[in-house]
Amino acid sequence: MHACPPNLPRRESTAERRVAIGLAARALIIEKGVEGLRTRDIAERVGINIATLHYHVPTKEALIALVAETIRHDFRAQAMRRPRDGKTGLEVLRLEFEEFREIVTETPELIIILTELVERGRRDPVIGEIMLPLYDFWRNQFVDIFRLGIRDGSFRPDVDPHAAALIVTGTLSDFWRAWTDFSASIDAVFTQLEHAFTPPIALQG
Amino acid sequence: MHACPPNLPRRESTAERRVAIGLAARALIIEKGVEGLRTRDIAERVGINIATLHYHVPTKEALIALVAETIRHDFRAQAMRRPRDGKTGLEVLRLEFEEFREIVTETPELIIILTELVERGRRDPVIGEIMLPLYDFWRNQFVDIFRLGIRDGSFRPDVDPHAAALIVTGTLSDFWRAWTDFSASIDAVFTQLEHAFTPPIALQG
DNA sequence: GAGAATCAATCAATCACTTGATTGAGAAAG
DNA sequence: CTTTCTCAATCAAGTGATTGATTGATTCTC
Repeated sequence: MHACPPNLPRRESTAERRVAIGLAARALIIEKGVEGLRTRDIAERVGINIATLHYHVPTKEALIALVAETIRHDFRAQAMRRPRDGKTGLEVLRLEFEEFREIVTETPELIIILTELVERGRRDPVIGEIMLPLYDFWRNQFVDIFRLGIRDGSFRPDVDPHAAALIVTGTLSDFWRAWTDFSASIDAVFTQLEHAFTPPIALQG
Repeated sequence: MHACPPNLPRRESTAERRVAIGLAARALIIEKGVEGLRTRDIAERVGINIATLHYHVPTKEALIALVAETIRHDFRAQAMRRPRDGKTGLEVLRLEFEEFREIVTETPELIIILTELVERGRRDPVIGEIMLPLYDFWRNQFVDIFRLGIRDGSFRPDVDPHAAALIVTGTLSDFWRAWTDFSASIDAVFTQLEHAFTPPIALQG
């Protein structure tokens, strides 16, 4: 086997370049939206020539698809952090809320970019093929959670899993429009969402 | 007094031109997003020269602001259609749902454009000044509805008006991402939202 | 009523970049 | 030496916006 050279490599591999390009593009999407995303701005942010960027990522379309893939990857990684076996629907829902809280704290740009790319997926089939299944996967996770919870009794039997899932994902997405003056505490939102679907607990107080 | 000439005028007034420009821009935003909005496309859609468009709407920024104003106007007009005096919180909530249903049916592009412009308002203060107060106004209407409902007993006393408002507006906004394969019946969604906040009705069945 | 003057509105042509992408030469790595 | 990677310069088309001439509508003067 070849030993690694003691000196740092002078050039980054294509994989490393693509990661850097993806991160720069994400940062620029936060600043200027997909609307204002320019290949030269990305190249400058990474510190490479525009032709170098095209060498590694041949078209702007491929570049946006790269961003979409990184978003998908991050969401998938986030979802693997917590096992769900043997828990009630309500317990799993709480895990989802904890994950969302983490996203808010650690990678706040995820939802913003996700929303923009899902919207773009309406018009651009290449992006749509990456983002729409991801968005639906996210939603369908909640459908499964609600089905589980209805079966184990932690959610009311009259809960419609699809409608309930939409309510949760819609709320979490809209929570991120926090640049307006309107505000609601994330804890209050989670509490309200739980009460929306759990059985009446009047006797428990 | 002068009688109006029987012939149609050869030229439209600036007010009429601006309306036509706004409508064409809205249609194009649906098709291509704000990202793909081009002044020449708008001029062509209206049937005027690009310089004529600039005569009536001097910059692209002013043009997007014009679109934002028309959206605001339409939402305001929609909100005036139904009186709310003397109704319980739950009854008003149902009126809001009827209005949303109307938007879905009659002017389905409103939510899509609203969402894009609110997102743009995060980055562009000119658009933000138009759209963000509108979005907040919409949300605060629900805060008022929930406060009213808590007082009159049609909503549970433990409902947090701000969190509940966010849940409703988020759900309605997300309902509009109907271009994915995920689907939930709008009636089921409304029913679920009502049950989320109304008192337990176990005794009523 | 006719013609001139004025202003608003319109147009084709053009400007000054901007943008995604390409080319050919050279540098770096193995 | 070969292959991969990088660069400055450039291409071709697009983009928001401008310019100067013309047209349409209205008002004024005789």
